[in-house]
Amino acid sequence: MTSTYETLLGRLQVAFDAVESGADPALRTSDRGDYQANGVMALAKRLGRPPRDVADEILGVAQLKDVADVEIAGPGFLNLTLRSTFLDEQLRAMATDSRLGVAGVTSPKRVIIDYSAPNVAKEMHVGNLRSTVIGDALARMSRFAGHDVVARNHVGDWGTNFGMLIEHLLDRGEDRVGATLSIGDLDVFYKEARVKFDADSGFKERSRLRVVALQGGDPETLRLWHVLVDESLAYFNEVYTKLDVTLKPSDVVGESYYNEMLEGVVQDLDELGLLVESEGALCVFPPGFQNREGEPLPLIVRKSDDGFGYAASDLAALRDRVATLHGDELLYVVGAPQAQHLEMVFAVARLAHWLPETVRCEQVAFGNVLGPDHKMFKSRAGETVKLVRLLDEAIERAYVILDERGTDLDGDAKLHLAEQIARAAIKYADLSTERQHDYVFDLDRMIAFEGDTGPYLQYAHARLRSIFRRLGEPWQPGDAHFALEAKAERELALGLLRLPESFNSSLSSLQPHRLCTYLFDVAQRFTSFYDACPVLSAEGALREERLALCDLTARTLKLGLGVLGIDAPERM
RNA sequence: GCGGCUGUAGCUCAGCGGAUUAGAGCAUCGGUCUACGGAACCGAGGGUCGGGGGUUCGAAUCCCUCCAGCCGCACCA
Repeated sequence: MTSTYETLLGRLQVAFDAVESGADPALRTSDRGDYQANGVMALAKRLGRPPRDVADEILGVAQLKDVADVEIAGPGFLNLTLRSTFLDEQLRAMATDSRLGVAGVTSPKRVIIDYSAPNVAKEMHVGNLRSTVIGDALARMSRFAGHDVVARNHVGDWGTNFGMLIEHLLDRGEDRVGATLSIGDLDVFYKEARVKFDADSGFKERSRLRVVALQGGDPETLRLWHVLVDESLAYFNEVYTKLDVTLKPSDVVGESYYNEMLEGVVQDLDELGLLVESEGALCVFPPGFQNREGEPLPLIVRKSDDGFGYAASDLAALRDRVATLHGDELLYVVGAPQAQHLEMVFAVARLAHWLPETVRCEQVAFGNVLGPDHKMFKSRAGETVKLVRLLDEAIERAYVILDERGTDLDGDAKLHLAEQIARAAIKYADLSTERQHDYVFDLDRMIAFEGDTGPYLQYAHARLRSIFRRLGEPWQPGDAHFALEAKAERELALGLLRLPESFNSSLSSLQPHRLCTYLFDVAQRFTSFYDACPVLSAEGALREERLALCDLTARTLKLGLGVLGIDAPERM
């Protein structure tokens, strides 16, 4: 089906083209009519004509009769009110469409999304939350749109600190450490190693030698390294399961994977004449970047000690994603503080012609998670907060709330539901605010069942499903007609028909919060409708119509939450 | 110093490809309904959109400037 917005836009575009080819109708939703087209104003200005004249000319050619009534308002706005016959057609088409009107893309792209990227032998903490949640939402949305998504979990599994970690592993005893790591006590392990490293010069020297052995490919060292990596990955996987994230073990392509390509990166940059030695390090100086002193800022590819920096592996990964994986779009779901580094990597990749103009490559930046004091979110003790602890706390709260409500569930079913609610609370809070902005982590607010929260949306869905349970018999979207005589019915219907444009703008701008805003709006329209319009006690065609609206609403919420990575339980 | 981000109702946030009266949630206050799940609905109060200047018929939205705060700025990723 062609969505309501697309249909309207198409008709208007033809008319605008007749006046000036390519003129943008600037079609938006409106509180005046159902939609408004403000493009007349800009067009009139360009043409140096009175806006109302231009509006008249456009309406003279526009074929809108079967779709909407139009009114020229104010200086020259086009206020559009959709015809009820058109709404009826659209809703009936939507009712039989499993995609609810969201068209798949006509030319699928291979989209490579780099997200999550925790560090081996380090706890997953709030700092990993946003990348994981936002990245997974974008991956799901892209897949739903029909793209070929390749998820890349660029874990930190290499680097000089592995010398110290391996030595500590040996000190602690391999068997015991395996157990420690797998239960997720990674922070303790890392900190112990760090403390020894800073205090014990003998340990420091062993660590240094161990790094050399690791980089030199010493088999026993590599084996020990694998122990650390495998234990960590197993743990990460548990966290992903707990978070209901789609990342698979096979999506893990860590820094170590690019090891053998680093030499080639340096060589090729050198052959291209981009490499400059500066203070003993091999660097590329992409234009436009400065340091504190106003001097050119290098991207250090090879450090003065001959080791490779993360810039080298980032470049290798980028090149691999273009040349080997044939990515059409490269997305990096990485925190805003790394913006400059990534810009430099991208700039160098462009300079080296590893990144063609045709490949979209951008950072999906996000802000920090803040505590109640509006500073970086930390525990009382000033330490980073473990992700699992956060989840567990949310699950406990959900449990308590379910008890207060007097849920009829118990055992595994109750636990499962509490987990679904907890995930929804945390994910929705993270996704519903504009990505780039910092947000304040407030579990009480995000898990509340009222307000703009994940649980509220789940509840709206559960209420809808309960209607169909009460119906007592299977219900199929039949041949209901949508007369939409009650205002609340029409408002709900209009909201439902906006799913496609909302989904599309959310994905194309890589801003999941737009979809969140939309879903919350639909849920509110539904509760108003539900309050004003009896469903089960209505009769005949009206009852069918209202049931059909309920069905569409439930499916819209489920689909929308689903592509964000949030469950929509049948009952709560 | 350079670059980036932020400043919208008491609190948390949308809106920022300019456009007709600045929105939501929470909180507060007042209503509704023997209630298809009240975890509801309806309504009210509350904002010089950080300050100032500019562009425009029209600016929360674009440009400049100032103030406040956060982040990044060569060998950790």
